Amino acid sequence: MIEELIQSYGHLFERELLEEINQVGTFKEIPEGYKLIEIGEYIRSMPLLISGAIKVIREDSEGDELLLYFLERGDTCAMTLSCCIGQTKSEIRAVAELDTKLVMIPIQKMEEWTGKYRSWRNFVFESYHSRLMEMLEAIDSIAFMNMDERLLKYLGDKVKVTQDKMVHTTHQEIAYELHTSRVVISRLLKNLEKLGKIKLHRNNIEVFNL
Amino acid sequence: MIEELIQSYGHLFERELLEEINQVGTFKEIPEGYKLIEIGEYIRSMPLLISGAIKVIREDSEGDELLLYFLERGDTCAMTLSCCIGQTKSEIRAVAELDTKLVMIPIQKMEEWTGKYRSWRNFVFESYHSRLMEMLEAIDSIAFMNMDERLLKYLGDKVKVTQDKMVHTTHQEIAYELHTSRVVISRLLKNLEKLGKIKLHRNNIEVFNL
DNA sequence: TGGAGGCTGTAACAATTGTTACATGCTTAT
DNA sequence: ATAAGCATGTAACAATTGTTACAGCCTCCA
Repeated sequence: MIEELIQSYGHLFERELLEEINQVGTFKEIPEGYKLIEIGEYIRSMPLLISGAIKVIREDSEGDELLLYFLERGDTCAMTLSCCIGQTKSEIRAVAELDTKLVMIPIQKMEEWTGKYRSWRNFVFESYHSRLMEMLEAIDSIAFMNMDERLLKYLGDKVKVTQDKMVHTTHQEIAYELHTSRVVISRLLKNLEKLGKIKLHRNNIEVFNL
Repeated sequence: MIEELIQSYGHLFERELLEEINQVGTFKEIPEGYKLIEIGEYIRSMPLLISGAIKVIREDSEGDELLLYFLERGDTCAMTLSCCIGQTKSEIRAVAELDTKLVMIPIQKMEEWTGKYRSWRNFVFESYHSRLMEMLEAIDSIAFMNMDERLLKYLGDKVKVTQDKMVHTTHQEIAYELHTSRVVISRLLKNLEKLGKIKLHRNNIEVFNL
C-alpha cells in the first residue's frame, strides 16, 4: 500500500506521518457507483483519495438532488471532516464516480495529527479551502448561469474527471444531477448537438471542444 | 477591550490565548455599510466579531451579486482564513450589515496559534464547519426554492440578524442580494403582503410571523 | 416652491424552465 | 420472436422569472 500513498501524498506529508497513515489507515477499493456516505449518517472516518473520483451530492427534504463537486486524487472530504468534528450527521451523499482507491483514517487520528504535524494541518486547511472554492463554483453555476451553460460545464467537468470524451450517462441522470427534468436536458442537448459542441449517442454523449 | 473579548470568546479560549489576542489584535468599530473586503483583494488579517453583523456577498464577472450569508458575534470569516492560507485573492465581498465591533488578527498569529492552542484549532475548524453549512444553505435556497420562498427566507434572516421586525431596505437592494430584478421583488412582496405575512412601507418592510 | 431624483406599483410582454403526453427505437429476458 | 422496459425525440402547454415602459408619490435640495 505504501507506494501508492507516497505517490499521492509523498510530496505533502513527511515520512513519519506517511507511516502513521500506513499503519492506522484502511486501504479500500471502491467500485463505480458505490455509495460511500448517505445523508443523515454519522461518520467515523475520513477518506484520502488515491485514485478515481467521488461525486458529492446535496439533496433536499423532497429528494431533489444537486451535484456539488468531485473529489479526486489527493483530495479529502472536508464535509466529512466537518461532520466528524461537529459530531453531526452528514449533509451530503458521496458516490464513487469511477472505480476508486482510498485510505480511510479514523477520526481520532485526525485530531491528534492536527496538533502533531504541521503538514497535516496545512493539508486539512488546504482541503477546506478547496471545498469552499468548489462550493462557490457550484453557487456561481446555479445562481448566474442558464441551464444550457450549466449543462456544458457539467459535461466538461465529467470529461475532465473521467479523462474520457465519451460521457457515459443518460439524460435522466444528468437531469437529476443538475436538478431539472429529463425533457429539459434532452432539449438542451439537442441544441448543443446542433451547435456542433457534442454528438449524441444512446447512453453516451461525445463532447468536443472541452 | 478585554471585557468585550471575554464576553464573546471567553467560553471558547483559555486565558492565555485571550491575552495574546488582546495584545496582537486591533480593535475596530465599523459603521453600517462599510466595505471590509472587496473581491480580488489580498487579505492580511482575519476578523473576530464582537458585535454587529457582516454580510458576505458573491459577485460574478458581470457584476451580478448574490448574498451568501451573515457573520455574527463569535464568528470569523472562514473565507478569509482560506484566502490567507492560500495567499489567494478574496472571492467575496464583505460589508457591515450593522454597526460592528471586531478584532483583527494578523494572519501569522493564526498559523502560530493553530499549533499552540487546541481551543483555537477547534474554533477554526468549527468556523469552517459553520461556513460550509451556510454555503449549503445558500445552495439549497437557490437550487430548491422559488423566488417567493427565497424572499421570505431573506426577510426572516434579516429580522434575525438585525433583531428588528422592520427591515430597512429598498426593493432594489433586495433584488441585488437575491440576484433578480426590482420588478420581480415588488411583485412578490405585494403577494406576501396580500397573504398577510408582511406590510409594506416606504424604505421599510414590516415582517410578521418570523 | 418647484423640480429632480429615488421608491413603489403595475401592465404587457419575452424568455426560460418545468410538465404532460405520446411516439419511436433499442435492449434484454423469457 | 415477442413483450416489457428503458432511452430518446418532440409537441404543446403551464408556470416562473426577467424586461421594458410608464405613472404616481415622496423627499430633499436649490
